[in-house]
Amino acid sequence: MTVTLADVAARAQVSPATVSRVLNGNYPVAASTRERVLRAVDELDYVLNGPASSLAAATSDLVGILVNDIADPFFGIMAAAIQSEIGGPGGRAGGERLGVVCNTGGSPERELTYLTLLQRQRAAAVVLTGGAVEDNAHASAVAAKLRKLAEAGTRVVLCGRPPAPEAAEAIALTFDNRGGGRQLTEHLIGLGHRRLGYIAGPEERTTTRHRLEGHRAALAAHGIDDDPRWTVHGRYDRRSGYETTLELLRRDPSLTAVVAANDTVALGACAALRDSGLRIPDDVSVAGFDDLPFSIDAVPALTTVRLPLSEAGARAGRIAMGREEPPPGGIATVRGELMVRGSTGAPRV
Amino acid sequence: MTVTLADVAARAQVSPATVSRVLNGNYPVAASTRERVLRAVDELDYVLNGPASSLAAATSDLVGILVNDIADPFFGIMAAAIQSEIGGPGGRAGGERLGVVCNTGGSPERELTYLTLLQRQRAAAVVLTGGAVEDNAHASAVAAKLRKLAEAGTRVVLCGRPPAPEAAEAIALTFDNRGGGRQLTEHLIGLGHRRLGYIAGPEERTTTRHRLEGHRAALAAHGIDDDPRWTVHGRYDRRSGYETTLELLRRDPSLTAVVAANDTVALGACAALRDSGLRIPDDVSVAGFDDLPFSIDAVPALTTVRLPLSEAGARAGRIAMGREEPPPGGIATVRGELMVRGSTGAPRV
DNA sequence: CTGTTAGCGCGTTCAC
DNA sequence: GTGAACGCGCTAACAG
Repeated sequence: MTVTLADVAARAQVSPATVSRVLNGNYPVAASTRERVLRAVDELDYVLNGPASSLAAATSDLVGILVNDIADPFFGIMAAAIQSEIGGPGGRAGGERLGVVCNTGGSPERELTYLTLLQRQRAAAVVLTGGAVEDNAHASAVAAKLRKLAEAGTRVVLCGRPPAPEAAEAIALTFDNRGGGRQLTEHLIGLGHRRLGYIAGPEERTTTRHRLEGHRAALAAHGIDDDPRWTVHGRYDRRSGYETTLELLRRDPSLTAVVAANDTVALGACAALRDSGLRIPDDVSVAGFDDLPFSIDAVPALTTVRLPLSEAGARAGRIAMGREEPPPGGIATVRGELMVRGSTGAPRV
Repeated sequence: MTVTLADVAARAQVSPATVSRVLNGNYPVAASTRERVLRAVDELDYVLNGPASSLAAATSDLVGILVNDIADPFFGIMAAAIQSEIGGPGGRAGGERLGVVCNTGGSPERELTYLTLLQRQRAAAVVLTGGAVEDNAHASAVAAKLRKLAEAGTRVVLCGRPPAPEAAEAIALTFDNRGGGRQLTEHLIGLGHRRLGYIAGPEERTTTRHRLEGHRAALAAHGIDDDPRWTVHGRYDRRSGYETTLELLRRDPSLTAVVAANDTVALGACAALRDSGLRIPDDVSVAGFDDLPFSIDAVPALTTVRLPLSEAGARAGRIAMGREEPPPGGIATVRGELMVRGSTGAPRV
């Protein structure tokens, strides 16, 4: 049979309450007693019963991390950073918290399902990463969920996601996608480009919209034409980048630059251009977003906007653990940094 | 205050037990009653208390997925596939299980910690992915943990990991790293290569050892020299691939091929070769392993061994859920497939 | 098909 | 500094 706290108590010749106290370390216990208890724990190979403990304490050691696509390093890097701040001491019972990542696959339903599941588990905290779907019904549903979670004592942190106006309890670390997008396009404009293709991400997503808005703001600021044919939407993957680039070239072969929604898409774009016999950046410049590790290895290396994914994730993790003060007002904007590399150059004349 | 099952029962004018039954769906309940209960659940916005439920039932809906590096698509892809099979119906209470991925970062201690945490939570199942560390002490510790978990009713599945002899309860879906490594090197030998550099993964890891053994078996089978200078160990990342390739070139500039431990490392190798003024494959051929999505986009496209990560992950997920029969003997070997692409060719003469 | 009765294993008041 | 007693919210036998 499975060993319980009572067994440990019997072996250590103390009461169950005492065992509980040394395990949780939240109460003064005589050193000798503590040692005796720990020895018993060790000898019996006792493992605390999480559910029982959570039930009695009305809170658990679980911390949920929601990501849109776990196979995408963008999320993997953030998730790793968040989890690394959660694993450490700080929780109840031995000081170990269980940071777990949940893959929504970008689906609003799964996002809600996971939130409900975490709510059911009485999670200590929840971190939502990446862009949100811009559907009003869904946004309200999520906001309502977040409010309930917060009410129940679950800390809610958004990382790389815009603040949720309807759920003000949620701390938000937002990426400045708009500013980054603008910087990037201004860089290209500065090089002399006037005919810029733009591969946007999936519609109805905040990240997509903000990056695109930044791009357009740059164009507008310089009085540059924004031909609707030059913008096309796709998924955040390489194949989509490949296909949409071919589409852009079909629509207007005279484009001199292609700006992609993210680095992965940009790589697909590069492949499509090469396969079309175009040189980068001599014939067409290409730019990405995020500065994922592989971007510097592309040939030529990718001009992009670096987002401090690890730093932001770590900070979100610490806030979720209550180890760092939330930013004033509950909202902080994290800026990107333009990384100019070989994939962009002056347009051909 | 938080709504409890009793509140729902009162509102629906039934007993708590009945509510529990409709929620778990494991017991016959009259349609009209069920509907009344569900309505009450909805009206009260009731969410089951997971810990309480797990305590009473002595099992939880949690399924843990352990990965070595969540930022590496190799693991991301497997984790996504596993999780997708877990999310669906099949669990208790509404049929939803909570599939969660835990990032060990390749650290044996964290691996054990996570296993303990999952044990504490009375997880329904645990899936361990990727290679294991080959340290005897650690291996025994993990095996002991797995045995305990299995005893407590947790299903244990290894995915892309060799069987654990000391924990025979664990179902294993193993990748044929040895066979894949051998095929790959034989392909190069067939092209005429006789001086082959090999960038192995971190020492003391099963994956590293098996792939290297396959490589050496191919060399031996063809009576080819295996100069110790031609093998070097590194991490499973791109930077390591870059640096170790430079090291290989330093040791012997006459190498005509470089075989990398995985695709990521191979990309680093390609960059190092290019930066050294060598053409691929004209001067040096390069091969990887895994066939991650980006490999086909490298220039030239990478010759590699495709591992069916998604399929294997999905299968592991189904087995963990008890929805698919484990393989006979509890062990199945998953083979890789050689993908010949542009990065390998005949050696220069 | 449904209600009643006991715990599940632990945290937390209280006393001592 | 330590023990005793109670209850967290739910499920699992039993009855009926």
